[in-house]
Amino acid sequence: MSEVESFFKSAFSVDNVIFGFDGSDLKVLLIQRGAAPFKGKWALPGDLVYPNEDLDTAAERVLEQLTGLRGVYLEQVKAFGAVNRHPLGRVITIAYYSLIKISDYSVTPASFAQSAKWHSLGEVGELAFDHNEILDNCLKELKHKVRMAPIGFELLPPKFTLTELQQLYESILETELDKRNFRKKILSMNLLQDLDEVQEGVAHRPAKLYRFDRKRYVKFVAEGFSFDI
Amino acid sequence: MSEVESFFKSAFSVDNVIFGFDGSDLKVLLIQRGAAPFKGKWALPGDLVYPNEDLDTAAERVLEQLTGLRGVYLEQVKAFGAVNRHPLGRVITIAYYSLIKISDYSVTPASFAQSAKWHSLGEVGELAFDHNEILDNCLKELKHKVRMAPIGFELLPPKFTLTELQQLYESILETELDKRNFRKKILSMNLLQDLDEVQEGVAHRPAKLYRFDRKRYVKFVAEGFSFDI
DNA sequence: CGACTTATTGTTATTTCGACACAATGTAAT
DNA sequence: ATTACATTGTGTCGAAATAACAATAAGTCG
Repeated sequence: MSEVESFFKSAFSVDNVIFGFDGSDLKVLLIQRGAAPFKGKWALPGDLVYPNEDLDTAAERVLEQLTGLRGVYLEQVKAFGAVNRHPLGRVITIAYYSLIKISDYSVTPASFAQSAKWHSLGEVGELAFDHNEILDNCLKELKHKVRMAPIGFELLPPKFTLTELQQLYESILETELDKRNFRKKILSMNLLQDLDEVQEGVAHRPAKLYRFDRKRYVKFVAEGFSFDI
Repeated sequence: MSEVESFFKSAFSVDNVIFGFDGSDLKVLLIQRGAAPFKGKWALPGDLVYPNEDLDTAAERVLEQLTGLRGVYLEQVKAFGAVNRHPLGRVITIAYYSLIKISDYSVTPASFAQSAKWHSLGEVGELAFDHNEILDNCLKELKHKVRMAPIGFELLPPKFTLTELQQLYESILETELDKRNFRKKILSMNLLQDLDEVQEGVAHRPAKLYRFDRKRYVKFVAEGFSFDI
């Protein structure tokens, strides 16, 4: 049995759906595979898990190698383990998704030879392996989670306007929201800190800037408050 | 490298949290381990995944070998992959939970030497491996899911009373519900079929029996209805 | 200064939610 | 037959959340 055959007899990997938001579209970061199988195809960034590495650690490593970012929001979704999902052998993969600020992402990661590119969700074609299925599952999970926990802020810069926040939610949920009702609801949660600053360089009335108050959120949760949009 | 060492170099398993309901308590089916490691300790039923076996299939197999049941509700929760979670080597496990009717469960499964026993959730002590953590995660997922989808019926016999249904929800959610409000809400969904039968053999006014109408539920979902308690 | 663009704000009708108590229907015992 | 007992089954009302809806304010640009 060759080295490769032996390794692939039973292996596990992590795959990471990295979401970003460019102000109007929800995007996902994909890499173009440089080697077989599926050479040339777009795929989710992922890697085999090292023998002495926790699953979560492996997911963080993949993310950091590709984006240079550490400490960002990252969550496991589920495992995919169909027998024939990997053409070279039995590999189950654990899917994660993470939320990053596109502005923090450096375009030229040194450690990956593959080209990486942001794709709008509508423009994602056929991916390698079962990655379309993984992406669908992660997106579904994101849609759900973003309504139950204040994770949307992970996709925005530290200072943002209410309109930007609303556009983010509209992109993720793929629905239109009423402006007045949205603002009422968000502001009534008392999770946003009014920075007494306004946008600059816009050709119209500048909007006020807010910041998500994480400390206050933690305190509210301890008191029984639950986020719900 | 011995056979065992080689196998455990990298393996994956499934573990199954099997929930049941005895009319007043939510229970979980545990086995007592007959071999090292953790010999004698209570544990979740689980097994290594065969090389040519899908994850879901493996979970179904574990469930059937222990209970004799097929085609019951079963759902993956997540993977657990801490490096040292298994003392003999690197084994990640995929956790599932399933819902069965205790009355369908045959007490003496042939294929498992270990003794299996229903445990009330309050009486679960320290389990083998990281199984307490897995159980906690599955229970949390069940609590969440049972409010979003009509899966509670999987734990009840085909014919049940509204009081039984309410007690089930109270057990799972660990909270008391108002009788009138609960009945109003459940009945307004039009998912229960009034069987025009009543309980027999009870020493008081017998309650009407209902059945969950799965076909109607599927139809309603197609029309945009969403279950919510 | 006028045209333009986006930000900001409040009211009302409708629906949902939560609290709450008593009469009806059966069995069991005398 | 009557009574005690246990559990089922039902309606209202106030509070709170939700959804629909449009006009004015604050900037920039030419």
